Amino acid sequence: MNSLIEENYLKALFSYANDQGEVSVKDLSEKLDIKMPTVTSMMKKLSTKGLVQYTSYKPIKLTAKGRKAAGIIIRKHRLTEMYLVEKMGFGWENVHEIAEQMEHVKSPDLFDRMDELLDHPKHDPHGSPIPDKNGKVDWINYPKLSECKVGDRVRLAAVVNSSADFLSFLNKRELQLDTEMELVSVEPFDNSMIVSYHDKPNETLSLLVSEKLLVEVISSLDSNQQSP
Amino acid sequence: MNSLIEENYLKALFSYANDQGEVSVKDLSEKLDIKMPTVTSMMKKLSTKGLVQYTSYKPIKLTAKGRKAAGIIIRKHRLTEMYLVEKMGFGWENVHEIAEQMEHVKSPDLFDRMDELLDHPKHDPHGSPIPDKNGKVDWINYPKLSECKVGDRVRLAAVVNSSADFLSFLNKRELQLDTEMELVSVEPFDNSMIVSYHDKPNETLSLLVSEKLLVEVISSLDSNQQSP
DNA sequence: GTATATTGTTAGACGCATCTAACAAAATTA
DNA sequence: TAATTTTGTTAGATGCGTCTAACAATATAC
Ligand SMILES: [Mn+2]
Ligand SMILES: [Mn+2]
Ligand SMILES: [Mn+2]
Ligand SMILES: [Mn+2]
Repeated sequence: MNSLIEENYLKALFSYANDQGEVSVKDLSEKLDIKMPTVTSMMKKLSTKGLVQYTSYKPIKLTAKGRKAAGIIIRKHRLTEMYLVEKMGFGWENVHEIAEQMEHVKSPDLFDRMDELLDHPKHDPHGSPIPDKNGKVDWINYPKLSECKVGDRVRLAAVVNSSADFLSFLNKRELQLDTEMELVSVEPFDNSMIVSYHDKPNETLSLLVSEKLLVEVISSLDSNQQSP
Repeated sequence: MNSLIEENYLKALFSYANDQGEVSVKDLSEKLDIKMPTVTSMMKKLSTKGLVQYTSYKPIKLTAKGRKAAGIIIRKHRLTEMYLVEKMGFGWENVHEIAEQMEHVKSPDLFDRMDELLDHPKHDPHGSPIPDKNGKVDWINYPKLSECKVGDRVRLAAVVNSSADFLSFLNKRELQLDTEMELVSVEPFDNSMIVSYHDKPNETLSLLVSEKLLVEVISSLDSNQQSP
């Protein structure tokens, strides 16, 4: 139906959409590392296929049909990642590149089977939600660790970067999904954070790291207070 | 390295090579359903890449490098088929199409892991040998059932066709790999065969079927005799 | 050994996805 | 508001893998 290349555009449109579901030609161009004129012409093509809502000089939006197609690709990606980790023994840092390729495999059966063998997982190994068979994903908007306050007790819910480098960095510090941490202090100079978890009483995380960790706040010091 | 399209040519060159390892432009063209001029130009391209030995008007041969590349693709295909059957519960009639796509996935790790989890299988679900990591395959030249003689006791070693239709046909008759059969008689009119196996004393197989079944002969009536 | 059939190559075109160069619209700044 | 910067489009070219039409070499038949 859609070519591998079209699928990659759809996925990007889905992933980089703002709150209005829109993406600019420039953003798409940069994320995909494809020049703007190429993006423009692909948008025209996807528009004639009814996957995208395109008007010259206006930001781009997926149609319902396009959103569904994109969601299904992302479903395949995330199911694959989960399958590789849970059933084949891969580390979470080594599955993204494989899933990038497998997400284009045309075989509903294969992914349905993964889903079944995994007992219908809700999240992938990086905490990202797995869309349902209709491409629908219900999104929980976790805050970043960097937005938390001293004294907060949090659970690592997801990471917003799946690069092997970043995940290996977390591995070295024994930071995994569901690890519970307490925010000990924030260094005002560079906004680096000191957190404690497991048997580690004070691990330092730079802002670059804490921005990439999405957390669920379990408890907070100023529970019932507004800022003064 | 090699594009998906190049990989499909390599695989075809490997699979349809005659005893001298050669394939004609015409054969390749027919098997791949690609017109001859296109094949010619791809052969020139693969030749400059050192994968194929090409001289105008001569049959085509893979180089050692090309043979290795092809063998590795076929290894990935067959490991995938075996993995889908053994670890994911697919029937042997439903794995070929998926493997056709997965064989192009670039990730030695994925296939090494399949190999390990499967405990280094020698054959795929259709009885075809799995090449080693260098693309080398040691080929056992089983006879076709159609070449056997009345009274022969044989084991089904492999099928030479992986179409869902053909394999479903065998499923219906409870004919599986390793099933032991005895050749009861051959109908001279159409060369159809009557065989017995399991609790089935006389199942009829047309020539079209018996030609697609490769067998290991376990015992023969005229064991130590030449034809008169 | 010539005629005919088969197989293979050359030439030129096309669709797809990409690019660069040039231009145009929209947004920002002054 | 006018000038400048940023963003987006149009036009035309390129490489890849494909095709058809025409021609050429090889194999087969007579
Ligand atoms: Mn991923
Ligand atoms: Mn992920
Ligand atoms: Mn197969
Ligand atoms: Mn097979």
